[in-house]
Amino acid sequence: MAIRRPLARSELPVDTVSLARHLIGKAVVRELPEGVASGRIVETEAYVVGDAAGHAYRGMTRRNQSLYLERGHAYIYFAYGSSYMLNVSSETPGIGAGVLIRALEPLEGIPIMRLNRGVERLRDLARGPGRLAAALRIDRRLDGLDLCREGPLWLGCGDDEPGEIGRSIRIGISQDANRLLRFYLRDNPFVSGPRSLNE
DNA sequence: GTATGGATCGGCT
DNA sequence: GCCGATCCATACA
Repeated sequence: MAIRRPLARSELPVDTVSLARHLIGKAVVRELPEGVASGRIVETEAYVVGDAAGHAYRGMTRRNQSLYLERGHAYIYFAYGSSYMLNVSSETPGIGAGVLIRALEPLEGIPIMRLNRGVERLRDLARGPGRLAAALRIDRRLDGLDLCREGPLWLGCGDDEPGEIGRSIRIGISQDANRLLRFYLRDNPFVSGPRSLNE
């Protein structure tokens, strides 16, 4: 899988839902002092314009301002007192929307991820948004970063034909909970969530 | 200033 | 499957 090239911004759909689907099979690449760690995106969720579950629903604040950047920038926040979440901004500049990256299939730097997570099991290294952020040592310092150019964190080309993509409701939200805005790779063991959502 | 409730995880049953 | 930990951004007084 040729990941050693950043995704060009022009390749990214402007529309949030299209972007969430498009990112399945692409790669997240993290450059660390001790080496490169990367993974293939197997699960995403769209947080669209006017979405009551979206962090931009009530307008721009200091926390969520990265959601308003041109598509392809990182929005990173801290949730539940324990986990960082990685999002990719979508839509045109000034519009607050994005795509949550929910799970990765580890590709490169698996020993680095094991150290960052303190867990051996390959399947558990980046299955879940908090876990993948920990595996790649992602925190608020990377918030606002352009993911379409090489640097500490970027989006790489992955598969054009990743496999069959499923669609379901999103996980762990209460507002606007019934919309089918979650995308995942069918039959991939690195996808998070209950079996009932992954058929 | 205080209250509140998460886009979760890991451990236990 | 259930529950507690943990902390910060936000909302409101």
